[in-house]
Amino acid sequence: MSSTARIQSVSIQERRERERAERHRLIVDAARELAEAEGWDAVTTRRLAERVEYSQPVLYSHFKGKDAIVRAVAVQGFRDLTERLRDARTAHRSPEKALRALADAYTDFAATRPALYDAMFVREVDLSFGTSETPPELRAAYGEFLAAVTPVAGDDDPETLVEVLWSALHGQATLNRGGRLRPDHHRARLDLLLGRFS
Amino acid sequence: MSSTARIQSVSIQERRERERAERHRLIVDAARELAEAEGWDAVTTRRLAERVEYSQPVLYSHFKGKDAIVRAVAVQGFRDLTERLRDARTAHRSPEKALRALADAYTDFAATRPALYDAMFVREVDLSFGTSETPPELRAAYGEFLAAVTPVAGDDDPETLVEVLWSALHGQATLNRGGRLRPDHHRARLDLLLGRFS
DNA sequence: TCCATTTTCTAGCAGTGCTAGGTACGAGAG
DNA sequence: CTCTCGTACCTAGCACTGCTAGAAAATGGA
Repeated sequence: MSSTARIQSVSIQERRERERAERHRLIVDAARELAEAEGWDAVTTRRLAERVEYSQPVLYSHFKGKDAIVRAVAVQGFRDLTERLRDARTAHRSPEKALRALADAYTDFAATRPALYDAMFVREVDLSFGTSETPPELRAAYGEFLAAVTPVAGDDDPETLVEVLWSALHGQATLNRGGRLRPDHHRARLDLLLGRFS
Repeated sequence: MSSTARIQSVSIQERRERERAERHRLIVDAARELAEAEGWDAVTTRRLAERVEYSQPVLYSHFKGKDAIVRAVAVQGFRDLTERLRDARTAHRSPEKALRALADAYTDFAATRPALYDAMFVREVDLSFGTSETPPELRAAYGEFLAAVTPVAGDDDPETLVEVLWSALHGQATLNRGGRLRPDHHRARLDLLLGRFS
């Protein structure tokens, strides 16, 4: 009996952990959806708790605080971004076209999902890139950039070139929102930038 | 007597307006200093009021809300930035060196005064650039960029080139903070970027 | 000295992130 | 089937935020 009880115990524990992981995902998804629908200001712990149909303290049994939730959304966003960058890059054989497709995919991602992009690049600060604790999702996105940039690097250091191009795209993406760049010249800016790097 | 009274009235009104303008400036300066010392999270209406030695509602007799104060700090920041850009640009005769000096001044400004830079480019959204309500301070900063970029534009449209280079510098400045770029490669990134635009 | 107006402050509202306390539920033992 | 007991959960509340209505005080003019 005791052995049966123990086996049952384990399976119960497994079920609980499964339910926990499920609810974890539910919270992150709800936060992302709420942010994308109404902006991050609308993502309060109360509204989030209401949305997942639990009380506020449940959030704190999964995440250390609100920032940790935003961070989880950001990491999820990096998975999504990496996928899009890879699809764009591998769809072309010519290095120039592949790089252009990657740039288009990047700025398109930032433009169509501004709240998610903010979580990834504007809001959070404790998601560093170059250190040993950098999440693999960030490394993967960097890897896509590196793969697209290396063929056109020429004499330049590919890693530095990645940083330069990524920054340039990031700058265009963020300044474009907020009305700081002429909206109808988006293509012209990408043409001009990439024309100098191909 | 009534004429004397009226003259006095006017001078009193002028004194009051002078005092009001003085206090306006005091609030903006206090907000900027507090933000630069402890970050924008520390800039609460209560702390700000305490710092200028008035009660909270006084802030709202000068500004519509906290956002308006941040906005005023940003506009003041644009005056400062413009001055630095002009000094850097006009210190060199060669267009290439002038552009490089401008880029150095820009990234240096962003790095040494991150809170002010945030108010100007990251926090606020209702400071648009290309419209008719664009504050003259923003136009002036843009003008410095245009003056530095035009000589090296070649066949490219100077205005588009300004947007591309400004975005590239903005991207490097913002990603550099937050540890998303290798700190010791700052010069290499600027070299690589400007090498393609000279 | 008194009045009127303008300026300033006190007190409070609704909302925020977060947490301590008690409550209810469900698994295992008898 | 009932009784513990530990876990999971929620209610209530804290200190704080931006902002505002109404009372209080200061100021200029008769």
